[in-house]
Amino acid sequence: MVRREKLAKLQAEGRDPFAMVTWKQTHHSEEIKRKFEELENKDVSIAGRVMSFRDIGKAAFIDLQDRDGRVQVYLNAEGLGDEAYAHVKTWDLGDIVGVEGFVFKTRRGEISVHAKRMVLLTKAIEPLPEKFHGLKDPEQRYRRRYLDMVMNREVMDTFRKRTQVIRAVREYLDDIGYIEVETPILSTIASGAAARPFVTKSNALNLQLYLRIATELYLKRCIVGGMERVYEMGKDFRNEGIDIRHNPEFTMIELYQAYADYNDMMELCENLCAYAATKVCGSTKVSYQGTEIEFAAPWRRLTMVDAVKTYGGPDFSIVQSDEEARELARAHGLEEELKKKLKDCTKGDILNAAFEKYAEKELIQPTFIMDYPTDISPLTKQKPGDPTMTERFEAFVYGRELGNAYSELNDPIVQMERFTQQSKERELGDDEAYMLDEDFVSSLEIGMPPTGGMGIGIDRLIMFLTDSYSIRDVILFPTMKPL
RNA sequence: GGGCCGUUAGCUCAGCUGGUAGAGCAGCAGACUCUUAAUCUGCGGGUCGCAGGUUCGAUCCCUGCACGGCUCACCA
Repeated sequence: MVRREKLAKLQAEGRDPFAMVTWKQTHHSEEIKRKFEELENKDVSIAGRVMSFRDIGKAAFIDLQDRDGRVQVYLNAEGLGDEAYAHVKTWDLGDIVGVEGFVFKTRRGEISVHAKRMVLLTKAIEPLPEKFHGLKDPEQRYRRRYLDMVMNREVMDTFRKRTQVIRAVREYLDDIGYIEVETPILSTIASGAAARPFVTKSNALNLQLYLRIATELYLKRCIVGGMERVYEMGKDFRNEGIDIRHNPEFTMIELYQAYADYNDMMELCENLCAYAATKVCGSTKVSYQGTEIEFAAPWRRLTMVDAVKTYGGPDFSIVQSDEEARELARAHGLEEELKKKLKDCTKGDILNAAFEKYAEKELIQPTFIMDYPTDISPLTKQKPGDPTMTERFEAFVYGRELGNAYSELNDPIVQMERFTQQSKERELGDDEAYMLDEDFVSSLEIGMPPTGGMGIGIDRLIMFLTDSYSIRDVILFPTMKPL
């Protein structure tokens, strides 16, 4: 282990790099290049990681990488002194160093810093991956994200954009009077969505607790309390499969607005996404996996029934009964799409299955699919005049669900009936049926104004705005099995 | 959970019909005062993911396991 020996030698000589505490960073790499005219021949003090070292004898060039990028450092014995120059030559790729010197342009025209003083700030005792091909192994990139960030700079860009997206969303909502809150992650009831929860235990209370799968029921309590416009952006946890667009812990925003309905939520959704796209990408047009996506409002609006018909499925508008719907399911080979046995399925279940089979994949440009069956929407207000359907929409982009919203059910009696129905589903073996939250129903008894609510998968929005193929590419440390 | 694929030096990858391994970069020693995947000379570096099996002999063929990728299922 050569590097450990070098470290020991440095320590023996009283120049332990791990004893360094601060370094004055007056400039960053890209700034020096951007402001060359004003900085030429001026002194700067920079710091970063040595990414390459081109030693040509009595002079050498270093590529120094900092937060923003890289800048070349030129060093020779005249600039540093013979002893210091010889010392710097013992440093390794990956070491973190501080450089003081003046800005100049090499004969080849590269803006560089001519070193007058160099200090080893931290020793890298393990070598970096190969300088040209970098770190490619996806497993190593996810497990050792720090190495991925050092070697693959586009990763850094993605995560900086992630922050910008989150900031843009907050900015937009704060500006129109929303209040950001924090609600419990640990709870005795995991409800508000159809998903299996993670289970944990409180020692103090000797109690089984769940990690939240949604923030919905707490945020609606805030509406009951009179906040009028409220949101929470944070992690939800769902104990489900892991794939290209699902991670067990993921970032969701849920927002609720009193005196609004799902039409208002559609406008908010399209405006919010367009705002974030403009802020982060400079345009409402975004290229995703080679396809141009236009986020500008208004987005296409289509009912679920019309979507199924449009994309080659059966016409559910003329279906009167569950039995008729089951006939259609048999005729169109939808049995495989259904989660339950066909005889237990309602018209709503079958419509949803037909939508997933025929329409979902086709919804590339941002589209609101409106009016979901009541059976699969237990927290949603029914459509006036049609109790089998609700005022709910989901937003689809590139065939993927981006958000879900509805006119919130605020009738406590009906809400209780819906929970009772969910409990029956649970008894039938559906362990993703909604858990009953009695205190939430109690809050509705106090009175929740008519309210529109929406949830948007923040990771997925970030995927679209950073052209990331997998959700793991927008989560710094995705869930992995231990080795 | 099913299917397909992958796992060889620190990294990126070769390795034929089975005969216990190679390259580039990185590292080490040296040369070089404008290089930028610097160049040139020389040198060192491996539990071939793990465990079994077949075979005179396994990185290679077979089985199981682990981890990962893609995909299907599942997933507001």
